[in-house]
Amino acid sequence: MTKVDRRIKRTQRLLGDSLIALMLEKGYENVTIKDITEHADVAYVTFFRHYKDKDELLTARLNELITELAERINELAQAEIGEAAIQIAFEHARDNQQLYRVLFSSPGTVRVREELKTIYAERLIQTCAPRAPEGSVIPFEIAANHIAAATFELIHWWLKHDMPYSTQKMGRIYLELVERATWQALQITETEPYSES
Amino acid sequence: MTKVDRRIKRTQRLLGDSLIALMLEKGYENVTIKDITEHADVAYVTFFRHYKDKDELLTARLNELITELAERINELAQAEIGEAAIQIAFEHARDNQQLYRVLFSSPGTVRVREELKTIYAERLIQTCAPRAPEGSVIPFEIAANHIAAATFELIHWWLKHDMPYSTQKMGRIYLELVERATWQALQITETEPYSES
DNA sequence: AAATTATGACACATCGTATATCATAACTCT
DNA sequence: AGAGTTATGATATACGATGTGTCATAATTT
Repeated sequence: MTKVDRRIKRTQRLLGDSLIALMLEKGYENVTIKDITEHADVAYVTFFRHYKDKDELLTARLNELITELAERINELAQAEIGEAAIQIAFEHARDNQQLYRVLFSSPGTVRVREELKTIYAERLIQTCAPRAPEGSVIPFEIAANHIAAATFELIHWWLKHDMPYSTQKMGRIYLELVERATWQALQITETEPYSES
Repeated sequence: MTKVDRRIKRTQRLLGDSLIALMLEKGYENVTIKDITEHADVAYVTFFRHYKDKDELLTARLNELITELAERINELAQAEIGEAAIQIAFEHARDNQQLYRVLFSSPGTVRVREELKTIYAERLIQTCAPRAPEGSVIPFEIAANHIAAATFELIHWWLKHDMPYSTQKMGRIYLELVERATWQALQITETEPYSES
């Protein structure tokens, strides 16, 4: 294990912090490398000595946050899925509002979001699939993906509309619209008759 | 109703077709305006006489695609084939597979996707909101957004996994997981007791 | 046939990305 | 503490993409 040069750590930290700060300020796409290096008070050329492009810096800088979020998701999936857990998620989104906003709205972060969604869905499959009913019309993989996507979407909608409802209310909505609705849909088997409401 | 100049229609068609062709070839982000105009055999400046940027062209072209989809649904509905509208959507996705894939996976198309989702949600609000029950726990705006997002997500999942189920099966899944599930969740009112499954 | 207008060709400005070189300062290692 | 190593800053430069302006010409409309 080779020791990392102090200057390298310093530069990379400055660049990473600057990207985050500028993203919150003007959005990922609108941040230029020149912006980053100026904000970090580092020579323009230095950027390319560390990263190939903006995406590489974002990924590197976001890795720790992804881990934190993954842990949070892990908690949520492992916990007996209930009101408390999902409310914590909304609270977390509210507390890290700006960052969540950027992550949801910046095109450049799509890959990261997809990754998170997949991780969430896979955890759901591992923890909940055994309890799912046999012979459902809906493959559990689809249901898990649906839940993961719908959850993110709900948080996204909430932030996009400036949090018009309380975290309690959103937790309730999540329970009914996403969790309970999906679970009930899973109960439907091939042989079960389909009747209109 | 003013008549549209033939040259305008010709140019816009050429530009739109070129963008689609190049997207499928190298991905949306990697297509330059110069690429488009060269492929269309049109002067570079002409692009800006019609569109502000790439996004605007893509949106315009996708609107045509949606119109086409809507027409197909109308035709088949009139022909009384008894095929659910959603199934036609899955068939449309299958037939225009490459385009849908690019649309779903290219980071650059996020804004356009968001726009499409909003349009879909708003349409749902206009057409279905009057029939929604009073005093639901779930605001109809959220339900509409949920349906729109979940529908896109379902198609996305299906294409991403190389269409492992038939369009009939996917239509059924959509009906249960998205439409029926959401509608039933909307029935829940504040006063209604909440019981665990 | 005349008026209108979309287009092509060319020039040009601006901006962001990316690389090369070299002196200097900061750091590591012994 | 000193010698060797290496990251950085400054500068120059090339390149590609976006975007605007002008004017003659060709296509279209009325």
